[in-house]
Amino acid sequence: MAPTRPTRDPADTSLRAQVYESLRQALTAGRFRPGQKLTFRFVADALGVSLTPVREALRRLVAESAFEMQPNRSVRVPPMTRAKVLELRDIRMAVEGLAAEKAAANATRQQVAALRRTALEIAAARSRGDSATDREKVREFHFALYSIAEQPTLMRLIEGLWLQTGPYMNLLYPDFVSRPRGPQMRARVMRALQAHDAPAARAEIEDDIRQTLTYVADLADEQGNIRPAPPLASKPRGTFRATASLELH
Amino acid sequence: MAPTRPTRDPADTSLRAQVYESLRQALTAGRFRPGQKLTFRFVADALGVSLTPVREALRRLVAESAFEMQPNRSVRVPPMTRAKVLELRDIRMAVEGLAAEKAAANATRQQVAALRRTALEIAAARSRGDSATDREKVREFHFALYSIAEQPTLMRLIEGLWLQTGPYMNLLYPDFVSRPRGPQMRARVMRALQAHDAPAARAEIEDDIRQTLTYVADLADEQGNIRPAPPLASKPRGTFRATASLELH
DNA sequence: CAATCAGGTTTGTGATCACAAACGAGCCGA
DNA sequence: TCGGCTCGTTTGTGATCACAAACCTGATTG
Repeated sequence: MAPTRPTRDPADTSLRAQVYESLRQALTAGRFRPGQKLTFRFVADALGVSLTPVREALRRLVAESAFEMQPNRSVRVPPMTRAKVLELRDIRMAVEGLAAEKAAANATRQQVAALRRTALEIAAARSRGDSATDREKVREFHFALYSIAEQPTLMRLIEGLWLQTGPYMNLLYPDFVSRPRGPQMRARVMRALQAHDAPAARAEIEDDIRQTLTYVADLADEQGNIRPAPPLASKPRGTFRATASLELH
Repeated sequence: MAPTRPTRDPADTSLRAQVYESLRQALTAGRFRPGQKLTFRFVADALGVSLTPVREALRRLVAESAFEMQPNRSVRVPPMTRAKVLELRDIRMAVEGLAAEKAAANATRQQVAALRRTALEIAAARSRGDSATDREKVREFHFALYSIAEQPTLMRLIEGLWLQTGPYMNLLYPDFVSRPRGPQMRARVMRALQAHDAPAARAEIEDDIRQTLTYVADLADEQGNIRPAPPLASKPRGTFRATASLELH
């Protein structure tokens, strides 16, 4: 197996990559609202670079469906619709279920131990109400799990899917995550990995995704599509614009 | 359901989109060899445009894993490895199987009739040894099938996966396609759609992908990775360079 | 004869500029 | 009061340029 070539190459120091990373992180952390519009020049000004690297970073994100190109002008975070969330749910169940299967076949004791450490960090963050690191560590858990499968192409696909669901995941806090469902699921997944029980690992991951995204979908028509979206143009036209701090690197 | 927003917007007349389409088509038609290297300026010269739209088109294709960015310089068509083909095989089975399921639930008599027409065109092209339209129509059949599912996000995902497998599909001709497997599979899929038998439709598509890509994978180590790759630089350094005609539009 | 080093050349990167299309605020007229 | 028009502004697009890093070729040296 070739060494996993990551989508986000840490060795890439180009401005384009840094802009991409800034936007990606803001998106993953849910700092943009669905429907939010962005102009190229706004991003360029906010990050202090020229249009060139911004264009390439934004276009890449559009290619990954993290943003949508409006027919006329400008890009926006795709608005949330019930149909789309359900579509992403079914896709993620199929793809991440596959990854869980392959991971179960490969998993070593050390890898499961590392997962357990991350699970504890999630519990700690959650108990002190730190939803930011909660989200971050949940992501870390899932990707550490999938990386055990050692399938670079599959991994990139999943990263793309998470990028698309990212902006919606804010809706899970604080109500949904307070249920005991998450910790139980992680415990059962780790047990399945240890036993090399691929179908069980798949079933756990599928259940997790189904429950989570069904919950989000049920909120879709109420929230998310309500706000028409504040423009967020190049010049600070209004009084404030600190909606999302876009720091470089 | 929102109207299917296609990945390749036919209304997009920008140079960037035209460059993208040229390269995509060359790739899908298998006109680039795996491992083939391309420079930005070569593409720009070949198409008679400046670097700007070429950069954006190539970067998008890199984002879609249709090309790879080399650490140092230049992009190349990803070389074929056995592990990678098998990975793509399993992913495509999961994703396209899902699409087939959803299509079976939706299919109308008219849609099945349209599929049947395409199947006949495939048979006609194949019987006269026209492998170019054969490939094209096979693609058309599959995408017409998946589009019945009416899942735009899923559709885009599948397009990306086909883009990645495209350069390898030349290996199927002429030996593999001469088997009676293909026509039989298409007949059974159409029967399953007509009967709204989702599991049967999934099984047919899964079998098709498994057999096709397993065949390709078995050729992987022998072919594909042998040639180190002719550079294909900006100036026609050598004597010829008509390896792939990159006509705009 | 092989490894190294120096030169010129190729190549991606980022900034800047010109331009046309889209936008939006304000005016006008019904 | 409201709908349509106009003109200045905003915004994406594509071309061009400067530059540094990577590459290639050939001479030099051990």
